[in-house]
Amino acid sequence: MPTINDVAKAAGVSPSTVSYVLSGRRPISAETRARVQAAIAELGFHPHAGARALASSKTNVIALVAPLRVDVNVPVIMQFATAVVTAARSYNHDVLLLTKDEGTAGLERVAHSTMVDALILMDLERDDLRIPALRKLKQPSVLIGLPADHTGIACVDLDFGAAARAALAHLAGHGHRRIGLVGPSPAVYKRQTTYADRFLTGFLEASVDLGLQTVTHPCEPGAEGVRSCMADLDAELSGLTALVVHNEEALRPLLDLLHATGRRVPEDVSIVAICPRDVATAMPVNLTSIDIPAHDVGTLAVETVMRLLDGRRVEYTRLLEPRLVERDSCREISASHR
Amino acid sequence: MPTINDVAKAAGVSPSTVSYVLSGRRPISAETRARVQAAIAELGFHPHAGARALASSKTNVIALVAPLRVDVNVPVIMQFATAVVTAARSYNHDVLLLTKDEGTAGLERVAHSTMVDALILMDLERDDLRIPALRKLKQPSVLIGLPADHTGIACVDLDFGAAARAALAHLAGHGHRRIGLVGPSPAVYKRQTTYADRFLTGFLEASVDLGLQTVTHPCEPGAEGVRSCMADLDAELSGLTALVVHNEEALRPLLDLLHATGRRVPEDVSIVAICPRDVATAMPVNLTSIDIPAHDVGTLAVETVMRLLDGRRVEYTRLLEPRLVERDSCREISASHR
DNA sequence: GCCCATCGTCGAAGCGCTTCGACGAAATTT
DNA sequence: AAATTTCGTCGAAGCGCTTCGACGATGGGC
Repeated sequence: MPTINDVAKAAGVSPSTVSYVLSGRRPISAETRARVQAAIAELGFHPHAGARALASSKTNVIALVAPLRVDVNVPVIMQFATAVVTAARSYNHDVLLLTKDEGTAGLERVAHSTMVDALILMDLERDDLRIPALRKLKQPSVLIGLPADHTGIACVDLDFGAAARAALAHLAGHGHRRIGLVGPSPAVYKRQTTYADRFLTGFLEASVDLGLQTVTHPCEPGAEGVRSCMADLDAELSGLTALVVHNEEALRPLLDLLHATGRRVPEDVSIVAICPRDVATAMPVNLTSIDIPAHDVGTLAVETVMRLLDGRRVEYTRLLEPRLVERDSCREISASHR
Repeated sequence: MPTINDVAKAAGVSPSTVSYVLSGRRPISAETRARVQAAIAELGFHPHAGARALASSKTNVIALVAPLRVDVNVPVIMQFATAVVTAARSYNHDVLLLTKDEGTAGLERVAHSTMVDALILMDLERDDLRIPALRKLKQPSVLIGLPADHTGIACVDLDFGAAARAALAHLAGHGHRRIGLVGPSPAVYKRQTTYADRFLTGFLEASVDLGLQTVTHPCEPGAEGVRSCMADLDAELSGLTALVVHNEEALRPLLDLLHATGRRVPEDVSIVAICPRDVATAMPVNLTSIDIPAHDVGTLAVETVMRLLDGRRVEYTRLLEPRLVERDSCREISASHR
């Protein structure tokens, strides 16, 4: 492995000059630069990351703390991770992958030992124990999610409250008045994963504002969970004409169930789903949906990290506006049902 | 951030002594050790990763190159990643996440700049361009998969050939003689992802050995893909009594299709699936399946890396034996069908 | 009782890079 | 024409750690 000294010798300059060619922090004449770059290319020189980190106190690595349990939302999480890695690379950074189950210790380890310049965390809970730990680090962090006390920490997420309101507004605009919410699994609520709460709150507020009759229920995974969720919804409010489904995994069994029980979508029941676009379009009925913009959120998180590292100002809470895409699962309610 | 010098002063010893306490590479008296450890704890000292890497030429980081495209097998990939990260942590290593689409450049970057001690690659293609690049690196690497020319590189994977044989043997043992293979999507074959080939080869060999009549077909994603795949299989070989499904995504639509066309599982058609356990058990019929042991494979990959780093011997090709778990989707063929 | 190995510790060198101050030369200002 | 600034480069210090050789103090073997 050639070092910067080897390059310097080959180019007939001092090591510091090579460094300045690399970093561009001081003016270097065009010919010197050319000679240095030629030497770099010829020797195949790559600066030693550790040495660089030691000398500059910058690692060009960011930590991504992801919930790597094999959980409900695996594909969505993957989309976030992909977006983060891709965006980080576009800023010449790499990504160190941490699991959530190391808890607070993982963060502290990588931060204190200066392995990373910044952290991005996913899957935040309402009173996430990692938040106070984060505040003590010298590295900045960005959250994908919106825990209770996030003052002073940058947060990025879809505006799930607005998403719920948009879903209801869309259905109300089609004349629906009796609407059920198929929520995430009880486990998600129990963990107080913040998006579930925010969605539910927005849903309840909007149903009051719009004068709707609504019922909400979490939904256990699997066909059986869907069956009992639907049973509960129907029991609590008869004559449902529309469903909002905030549970990716439930979509498929739900459509199966509706089909099996002779309720046609959208003729008898309209549906708005909150899920990634590709899930919405992979169903037997193309679902009108509000996308979970994992790519945008992940990219934005990285951009925010970079601003923070540059010492630029950031908006501490960025909630992305939901976009509802109309497909084939909603229909103007027929007069008979009004 | 306290340094090793601060610790040394606080404990009244030299920095090298602190280092030896940390590494255990030289004997240190119990009392000195205790004093040093107390100082470390009190100051909250964490060795600077860059400095350490520079001095020791070890980073305690391994690269994981994962196909982060949002692909068919997302949950499986996630399981691999989880296993790798967890196992790496148990050896006190961290994981740097690279995407496959950086191609060969990503590997070279992290290797040449000494960011990682070793690499683990997933989703290998038959003539993967990264293999020759890997050979030039000073860091060892372990592949999850089995490309064509892997001499001198450690490979770990499920023995897909044996899995195919096991599936057919199981069905043959139940009296089935006319069996179809629902394969991965054509895209997977086109990429020459090695497990698809190995499975297919094993399947064809076993069907000869067992004297079976078989047909095979790739299967496009979605209900439509499944429909046309089944149509092709039925057209090419009438009287199919069993299916081997090596396509996780197809399982659900396939069961729907069979149900819709009045072919009962397992009464009319038996099924063996190759998929993660939780997928097999999440279907309307609990499927007899051969597990994709992502956890074991990931863990083994990390163990192999560690052996390599220690300079210990490794087996260069480790193909895990498939385990077929009987559930409810296979049945002894009825006399009328024989 | 002497020699040699082992134990426990220290000091110093060095890993490969960045960055600061310095300095001659060239360009600009006065 | 002198004074000042800017440009382009160099040398050296230092980032925080590991590791090697050295060295006094013990302890065993004979």
